[in-house]
Amino acid sequence: MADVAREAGVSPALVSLAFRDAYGVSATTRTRILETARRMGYQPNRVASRLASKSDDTLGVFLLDLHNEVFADMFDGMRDSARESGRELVLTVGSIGGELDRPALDSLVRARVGAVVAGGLLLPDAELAAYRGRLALVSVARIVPGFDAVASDNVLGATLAVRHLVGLGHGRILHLATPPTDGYGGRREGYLKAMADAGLEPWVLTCDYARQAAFDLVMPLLADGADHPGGGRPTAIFTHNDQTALGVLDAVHANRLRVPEDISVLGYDNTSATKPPGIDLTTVDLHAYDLGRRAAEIAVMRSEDPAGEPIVETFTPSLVVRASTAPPPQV
Amino acid sequence: MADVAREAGVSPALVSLAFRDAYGVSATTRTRILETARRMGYQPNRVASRLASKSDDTLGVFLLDLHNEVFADMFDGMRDSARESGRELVLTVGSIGGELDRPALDSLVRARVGAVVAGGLLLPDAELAAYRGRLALVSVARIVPGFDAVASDNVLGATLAVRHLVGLGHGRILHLATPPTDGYGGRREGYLKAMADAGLEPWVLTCDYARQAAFDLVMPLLADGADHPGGGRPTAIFTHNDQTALGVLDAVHANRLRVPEDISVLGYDNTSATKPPGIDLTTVDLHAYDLGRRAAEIAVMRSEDPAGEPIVETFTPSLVVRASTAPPPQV
DNA sequence: GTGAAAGCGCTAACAT
DNA sequence: ATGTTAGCGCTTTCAC
Repeated sequence: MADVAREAGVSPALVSLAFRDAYGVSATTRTRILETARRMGYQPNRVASRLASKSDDTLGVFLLDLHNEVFADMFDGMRDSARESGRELVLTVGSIGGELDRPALDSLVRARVGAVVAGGLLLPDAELAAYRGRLALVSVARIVPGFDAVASDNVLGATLAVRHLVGLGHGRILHLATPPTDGYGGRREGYLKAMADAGLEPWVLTCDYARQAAFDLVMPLLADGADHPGGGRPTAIFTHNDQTALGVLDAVHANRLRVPEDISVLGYDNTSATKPPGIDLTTVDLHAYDLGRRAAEIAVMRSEDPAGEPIVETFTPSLVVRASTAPPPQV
Repeated sequence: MADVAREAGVSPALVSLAFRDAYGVSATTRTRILETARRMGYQPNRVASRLASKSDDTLGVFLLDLHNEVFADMFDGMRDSARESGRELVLTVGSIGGELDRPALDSLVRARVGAVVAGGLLLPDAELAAYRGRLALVSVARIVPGFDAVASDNVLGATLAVRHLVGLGHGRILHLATPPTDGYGGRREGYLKAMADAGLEPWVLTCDYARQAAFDLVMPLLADGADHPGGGRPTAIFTHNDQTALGVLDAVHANRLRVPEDISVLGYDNTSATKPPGIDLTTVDLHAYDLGRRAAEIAVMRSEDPAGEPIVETFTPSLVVRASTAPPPQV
């Protein structure tokens, strides 16, 4: 910066002001400074600038898993929002098991970002509470007590899913649910409630976020002559996300069964992986892009007003009916 | 830090040393310091530390597109490698059109990272050259003159693909290629060479990286009675990546044609999206995880030795034969 | 509108 | 083994 200042014949302070097009630099001086900077290939050192200015305008982002496209959708929303407000984004990634949540969040604490937008947090509420005051978190798609959140009505989403299946005539509907501690319990809850409302016996299996996990879990259930609680294999399977729904499809095909003739499959998230003709999965649309976008907006507000009551907004999911659901066989 | 030092009864410098478990701190003092820090919830300020220490141990990462799982695979490799060498990663994301390459790289320049691992750069060689000396780039899956690279033998990969199709009896093989300026030309080249070797007429269409683009491009070609150069619609389509192959599948199905009975489709990258039973795409495995992992290793070496000759390593791709390729109809 | 000077929270030589 | 002293490259008062 000093070099640029000397070259342009001004003081370092002016160069700084020019770059942030702050109040108090004449237009001609500014253009001259920016021009010489460009010519010299100078890029301001953000490390130094962030240290000097207490205010932190960069936003941290946490995403659970890059293999799940729902997080790519969220990220698109966050980035569009960040670009509009001129914020830089620094991205960290967790892992399906949740064991990288802490390292990723800690790295954001050390980076002293103003606020972080987190999609797919797996850490229990109690452990997240330890970050209060040290990290301004905006949780996406999950409500975390004491923090801002942009949530989706998971109970409603699951209800829509179950009602759709019940409406088609299904009775034995299996639900693959997230681990109960994860904070995404709404889908399980909605399933249980909707099943009860329909007078049906619930059947829940816990399954993590990976496609393979769902495959392994469902595989034996579909085998011929397998012993099932309540008798018979499921006529429909409703999963807590699209990735696991794909795993279910894998298992269905591996057992030489057909979708939807032999069994219906219903996912959650409406990622683009569910759209191709060979898949064509009925799913619940989370509106991930909109959630991410709104969360980033809230993060900007929060970094400007670190105190203040937590903001919690809830979006409404919608059912996307495709070809993977149909009436059960022999009905 | 000062607070921790006072609380532990030592000087700030010692706290710094303790945190980096540097040489010259007694074990007891270190544990006492770390313990009080933990108790106080102190996390070192990386912004300040990075400014103070000229050496920059954090690695930048650039990924073209989070919607393409090949980049998730690369990232996994990079992260595993970074964890082993104790480096922090800061991730930036581009966009399919390439218009975010510059902003993303510039942001990495401003962040003054020691080196960056870049997967899916779209900027032409000439524009990338402007970063020489300002950014230590390690390019993944593409060779950029003057920079380190971990490449894959694209010519070979395309050759394997074409030979496979020719071996099945295909003659009218359409290739969806990347824009020629992109630096990923090897796949196009390999296709052209392999077609020539087989005495076949090449047929190349340029198509960007998005699934939808491939769909739009191929859709009219498959329509009944469409007019085709050389006559007849293609019996096989070989695409430059898996995303576009999925777009081709979409178009094939939308035209009520079957894969592989009516037309064979062959992708590139071997992302997990190609594996499900309903898709089951024959594809070329890029070994993205290994590329990413090795690239991160090289980035670490480079950040320790910024001068030095560019390192270029080339990996060998392999063909993964699945169900989307078969002999052409009426053969 | 512009310049000078004092830090931001650390690290890196030195001392001790 | 531990404390002291300068900076790192900016931003931010506050004079001019």
